[in-house]
Amino acid sequence: MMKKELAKTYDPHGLEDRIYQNWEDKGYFHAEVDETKKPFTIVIPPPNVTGRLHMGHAFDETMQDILIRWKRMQGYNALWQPGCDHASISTEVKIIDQLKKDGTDKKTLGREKFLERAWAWKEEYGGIITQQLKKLGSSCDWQRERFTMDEGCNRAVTEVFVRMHEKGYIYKGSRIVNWCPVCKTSISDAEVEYEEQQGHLWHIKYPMVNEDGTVSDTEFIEFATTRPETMLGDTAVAVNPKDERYHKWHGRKVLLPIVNRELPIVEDEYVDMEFGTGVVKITPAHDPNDFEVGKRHNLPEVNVLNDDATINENGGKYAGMDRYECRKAIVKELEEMGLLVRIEDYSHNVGTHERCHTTVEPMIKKQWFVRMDELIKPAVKAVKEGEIRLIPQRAESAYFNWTDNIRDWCISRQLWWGHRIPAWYCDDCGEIIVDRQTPAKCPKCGGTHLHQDEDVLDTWFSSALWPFETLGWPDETPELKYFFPTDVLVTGWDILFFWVIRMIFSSYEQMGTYPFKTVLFHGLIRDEQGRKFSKSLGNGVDPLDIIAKYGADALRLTIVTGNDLGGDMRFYVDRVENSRNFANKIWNASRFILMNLPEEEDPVLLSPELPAGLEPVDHWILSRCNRLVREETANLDRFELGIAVQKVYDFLWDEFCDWYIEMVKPRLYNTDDKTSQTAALWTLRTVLLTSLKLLHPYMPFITEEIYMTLQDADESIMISSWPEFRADWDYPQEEREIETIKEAVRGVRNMRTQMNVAPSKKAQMVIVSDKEEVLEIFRTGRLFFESLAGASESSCQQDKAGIPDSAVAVVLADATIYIPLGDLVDIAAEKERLQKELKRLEGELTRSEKMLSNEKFLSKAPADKIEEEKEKQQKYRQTYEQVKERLSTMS
RNA sequence: GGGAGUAUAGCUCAGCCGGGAGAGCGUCCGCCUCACACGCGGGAGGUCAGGGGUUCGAGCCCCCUUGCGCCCACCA
Repeated sequence: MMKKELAKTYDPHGLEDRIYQNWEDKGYFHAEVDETKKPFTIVIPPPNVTGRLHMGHAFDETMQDILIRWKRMQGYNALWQPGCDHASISTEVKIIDQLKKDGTDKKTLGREKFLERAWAWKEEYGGIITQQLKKLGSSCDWQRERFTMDEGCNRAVTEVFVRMHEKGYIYKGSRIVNWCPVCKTSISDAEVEYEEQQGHLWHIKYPMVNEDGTVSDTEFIEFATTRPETMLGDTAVAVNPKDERYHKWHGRKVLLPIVNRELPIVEDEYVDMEFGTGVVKITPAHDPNDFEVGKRHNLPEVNVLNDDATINENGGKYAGMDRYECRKAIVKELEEMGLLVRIEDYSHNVGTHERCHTTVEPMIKKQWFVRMDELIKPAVKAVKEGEIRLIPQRAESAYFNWTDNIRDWCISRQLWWGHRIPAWYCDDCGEIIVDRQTPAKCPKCGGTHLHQDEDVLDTWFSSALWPFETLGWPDETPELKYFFPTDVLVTGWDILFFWVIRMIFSSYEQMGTYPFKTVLFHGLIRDEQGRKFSKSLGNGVDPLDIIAKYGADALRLTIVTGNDLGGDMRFYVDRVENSRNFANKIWNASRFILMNLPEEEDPVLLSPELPAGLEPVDHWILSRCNRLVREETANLDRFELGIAVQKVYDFLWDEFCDWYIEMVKPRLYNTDDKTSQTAALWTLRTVLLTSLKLLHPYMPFITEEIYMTLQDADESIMISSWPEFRADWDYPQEEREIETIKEAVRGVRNMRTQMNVAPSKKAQMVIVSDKEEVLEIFRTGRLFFESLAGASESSCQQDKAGIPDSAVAVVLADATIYIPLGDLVDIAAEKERLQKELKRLEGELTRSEKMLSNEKFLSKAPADKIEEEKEKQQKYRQTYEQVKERLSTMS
């Protein structure tokens, strides 16, 4: 093998792009249907086509890439299906902004020109986010990249719409919807965000109408409202049928002031008798509850608002006025009429549009809806019966809360950018035709004057089809058959209702099966103070800046480390620096190994077989590494990415670098024993390669670079095989032995610091133990023990013969290391040190004795626990006795 | 109003099945030891929010209280 060199510090610049390009060129990301392999599929939550990568994406994509790389290495035919979303409303809003800057608007431009503009915009900004995803290292199959408005997806959307319409799941109806007066479109319930707002509660009274039709000036019905301007659309007042206070007025009417409309008093259970006066004014056209009440009592619906939330012609003299100005004016007029009782400060939740935060206006509109009652049933069943697993499991309560209270989904939007609804209206007879193609004539009357519905579909209507439309549906492609259903969906909590649930029922309805087996939710990335990243706070961190400065590996490691399932994560640069330092650490460990490889190629080093000359310390690290393989895989199986990577991190830094490398140095430098040297090198190389593989899903670039350099072969780590637990690498005995030496080294180091011995000062050490096997461990590990403990030389003996009183003693359970440090030893300090140790051991012994003399513990605790405790106690006792003895000999 | 969380070192967070409190950063001490100062070695620092209970034994299980955000909800 060729001896190569690495730079002194790891520099990700340039290297990452080069490696990524190579992966792409080799086609490693591409997955073809292959019946001999098992598929593993993830579909990307499609980012907005004109969007830019933010931390949320980085979190999301990193988790997916880890899973996909891991499964690919495990031998699965791994497909990570990429693509983008047209993001109907948010893209349209951006284009409208741009038009505004150009001094024009949607209306002036017209639909056709507007769409041209939108597509141009998409072309201009469309590639950016995918380029950015590549910077992160995402191993998506770019050859299969899709777009929610590409030809295939358009067909899928039309097909689903037509089928669901045929089945009666999609209908057009006049119902109360959430209306955004700024975006001038209807929105779904999921798009309404409730915000706490300070407002007022206006207590108002309407006069009763007397039996003879005159208006009473003594009898009034009083109630409270947060929205006085809606009184223009009042068509009743309601009381609870059980409310005896109002029985006397049964059958009477009240007069709606200003408008002078006579309103019936209706009785409805919906009214809460406890609240206020127990009377509610009913405005069926502008309140969802009132709408229901209106339906139950056949009340007229009087719409008083225009689409921009100004008052319409039904508002009489208020027509044309803004809704809030009208509110003021009406309150003023009521006050002048003496009908305003009082004004109370009131804080309440107001529905706003999650895009623009405008207060939404409930309005009755003719819209397209998806009937949810039947569709939602299989989606509920899937999660209840565990066919779809939500991780973490607590997501289920949110899931069921939504499904239990689901209402029909309003899918039409008064926008232009999106999938236009495949419905046509016959101008001659009014027939509605829903079809896959533009109909030539009306099937009912034969008329040819048809016009298509102006509206487009909710963005989420097409995203709901994403897992199968991207694989070719509605065509029965081999890909669809092979890769669907997908395996894991990784996404944030925020789109559980928007997207996850809708994919589940859409897939079940169209495909007869669920779209994925597991949904892995993650939290939000927050700033160092725990705040959300937001434009208005200006606290956003651009993942690309982080990548430019520290490399994608460091960013990825930071994002995934120390994050519990589904939890939020705080992001700060110190953590990235730590990740970068870790990258540099393994870089240098690899550099060290490379430096020590022989000039000439040695087949023993490259062989997978265990070489001759392995020592217990080699067995120890192999065994530790082997254990890591098992734990790592087990944690990935549970999707505990944070825990899994932490284990590799700890292993590599602590056990491999800080212990093993230091332990084998003397053997590497001793050219006399070639066999031992080669065995050490073999172990170094093998363990490093194995752990690099375990690390690769998290830090793909650096692991690839080192792997390639170390292998001197053209085989990428990303297509290498995932390590498996091997029985022949299991050495529990050696693990214990090396632990003994580590304990000894730690003890000596500790003592040296406490005694203030200069690090460079070497000392003679005598290991005393009455156990021959213990001495043997130290004899075998003599070289590295001496090196790590700072011994000039060491010797082993069974008794204390020849050891001076002035020696310092490091007392272990079954051995004592004596260090005659000559005049450096301060006897008083040594005594004090040992007495402290004695006190600690006394404490441990008391605890242990208490436990072991407890009859209930002995009868109830599991046998291995008791055994373990007994061993511990014995160890404490031994150490205790020896420390005591040592103290007594120090006159 | 309902639901599900969370509270552990100065900071950010781990802690699987109940059995001797952990990491990173920060801090203190000593080291530029021929892979790495983006480093090495050693240390200090915690009533595991508070109270009660179950248990031989509780950071972990049960109940109550308090703090903090989160999701859902039509109380006019």
